[in-house]
Amino acid sequence: MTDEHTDPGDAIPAEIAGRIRRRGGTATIYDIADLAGVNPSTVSRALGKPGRVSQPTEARIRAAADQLDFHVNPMARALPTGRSHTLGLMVADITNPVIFDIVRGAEQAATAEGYILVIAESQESGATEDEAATRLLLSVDGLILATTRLPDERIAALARRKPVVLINRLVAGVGGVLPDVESGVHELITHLADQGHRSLAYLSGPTTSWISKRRWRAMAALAEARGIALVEIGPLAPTIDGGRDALHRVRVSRATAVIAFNDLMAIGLIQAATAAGLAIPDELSIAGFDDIFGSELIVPALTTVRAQLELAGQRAVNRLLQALANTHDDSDHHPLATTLVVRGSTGPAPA
Amino acid sequence: MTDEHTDPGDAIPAEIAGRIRRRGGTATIYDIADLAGVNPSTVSRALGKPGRVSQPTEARIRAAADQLDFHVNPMARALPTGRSHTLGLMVADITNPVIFDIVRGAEQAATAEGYILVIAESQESGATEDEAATRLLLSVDGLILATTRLPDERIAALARRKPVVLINRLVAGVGGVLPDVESGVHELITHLADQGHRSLAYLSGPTTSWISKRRWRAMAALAEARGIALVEIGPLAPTIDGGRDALHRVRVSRATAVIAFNDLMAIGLIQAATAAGLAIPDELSIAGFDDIFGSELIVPALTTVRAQLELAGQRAVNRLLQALANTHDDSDHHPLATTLVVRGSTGPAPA
DNA sequence: CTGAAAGCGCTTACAG
DNA sequence: CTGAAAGCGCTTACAG
Repeated sequence: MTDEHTDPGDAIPAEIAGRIRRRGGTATIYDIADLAGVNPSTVSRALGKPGRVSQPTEARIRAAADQLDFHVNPMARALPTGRSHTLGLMVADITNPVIFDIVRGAEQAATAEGYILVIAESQESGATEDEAATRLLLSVDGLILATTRLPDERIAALARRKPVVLINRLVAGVGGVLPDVESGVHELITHLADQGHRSLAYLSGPTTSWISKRRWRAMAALAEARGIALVEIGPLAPTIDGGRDALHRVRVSRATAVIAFNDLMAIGLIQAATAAGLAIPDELSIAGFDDIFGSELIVPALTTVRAQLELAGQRAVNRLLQALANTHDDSDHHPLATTLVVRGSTGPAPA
Repeated sequence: MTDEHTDPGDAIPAEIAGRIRRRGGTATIYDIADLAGVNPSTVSRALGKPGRVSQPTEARIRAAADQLDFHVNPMARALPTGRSHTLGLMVADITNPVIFDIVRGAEQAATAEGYILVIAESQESGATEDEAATRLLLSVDGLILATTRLPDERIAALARRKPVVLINRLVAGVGGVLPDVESGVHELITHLADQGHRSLAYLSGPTTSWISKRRWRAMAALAEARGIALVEIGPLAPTIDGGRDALHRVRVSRATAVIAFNDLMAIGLIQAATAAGLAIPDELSIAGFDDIFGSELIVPALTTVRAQLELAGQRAVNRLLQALANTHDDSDHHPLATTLVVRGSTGPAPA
């Protein structure tokens, strides 16, 4: 479990040991070179991509490295190569549950490839995000923008400096991981139509949210095709409070079913409606997007369109890594399927 | 909002501009030195701690830096100084809601001080954590262990290399941010006793969780003093499933109130109990710890002991920064108060 | 296959 | 107050 020196058999020469101690316990390739009797450049080659050094020499170097408990200094390596082996992930709000799964997927994929993941939060502010992204870009090899509020041209500007991958957003010339919004929305509208709903309302997210517009458009097209009424209520904050605040406008609209931009807003609306004495789903059906933690805890449990967030995080990292290795393969370009999860918050339209 | 060159008035000499372009758009202190007509070392001084360079020289250098849109290269700075201006945060499980607020607090405090926060996940595995922490330690200036499963001696070993701050864990000689467990537990036990409960069960977390033992001890002392029976059920996984799995043992114990190590377990137990037809709180009272998102969504809403997680994250970062600046001040050593939040999941003991 | 040298972009004693 | 030099720990052409 620990990584102490494997073999204290051959003692480390006092000179080398002292030098390392004085440095604070961290060995360098110079120490290894001394111990193994080779040039530091040979050590660098042996420990980097294999096969560039003779078998016996490499063995000697590896043994010395183990003996000294060597770990390459990431900062020192970054300077000549320009690669920090670090990836950045910008999110609008860390405490938004949607983010969790993205973070987890990205973190795992990054770690699996020997990369470190750095997370920064913009707090739903474009100015903060621009500044944080610019700063972050200096210390990472590539950047993932998960819920960006930045305008297209700023995103393009960032992408000109280093590889950028977007989640839930499409910008010309910039890599993106996108959900197949249509499939889930189609299931949702069909489900509501089957329950007799003819008048729907959409609680829209921030105007800067690309995915909110995308969802709206998909729903609008389907509603129109079926002759169902659909109104937009918003823009609203993509939070529980945002959903709560919408109750009055929802009632005034006389819609029998409400689709919120995300589960957080749907949960807020359920709470506000219930507090106001409205029976859900008997008097009003409510659905959301994302299937976050909490959606099955609320009563009634939330009907929602689930996206593959963890997979999106993984895929974003892999796209970034491909871009860095110049090995971009278009085979996984297809969007991530979304599916409807029907729970208790939707039901037949009131007569 | 963007940071383009402020003044295109004085054109940049073609020679410098070309050099920067060839480098990929990033200016260095050498470019600034050329533009301002000074030595690179003077640039370094002017842009570092102020007051070491004459007023007019500094002004000229700053103007040139702005003009070239200069941002210091963090990796290059890290090499001679040994400081990466990066802080690490290790967590057992990123998707555990308890972590969110800690992450948010830590991220904000770090950003406010110009530091970058790196998050790594150990997935509840001590071996993974040890390896990840060792690796992370190389690229950060200090490390926060938020829900560590590591034994004391490994933590001490890490702390010998670089500053380490623990959250919810006490190890001799290592900085820690601790909750005042007693205050919240006292309120909780009093609350249950007042409701007539004489027989309690504690659903304990992982054996490696220091805070779980700490909570147990606080409760045991209070229960004993009041002549209330208390049994431990566990160790269990600190998850919803862990709580679900405990239902059978809870019923066999005939306890009238259950306190779970955390809200996730409490939520799992509520779900399992409800599914089994048990009325909460009429037939069984259930309480948790942390007050995570979701605790007020579940029905009945969860009675829980709330901790100041966001503040803990901030404080951990500040402790780390103090340690790095050798300016450790003991004034904020007092533990963070915890308080009881009474909701619907606890009620009078059944007769 | 291996060594010697130069360089990545900074910082910081050391002189003056 | 400022310049010239050395060095942080690596990598990578360039020779041999």
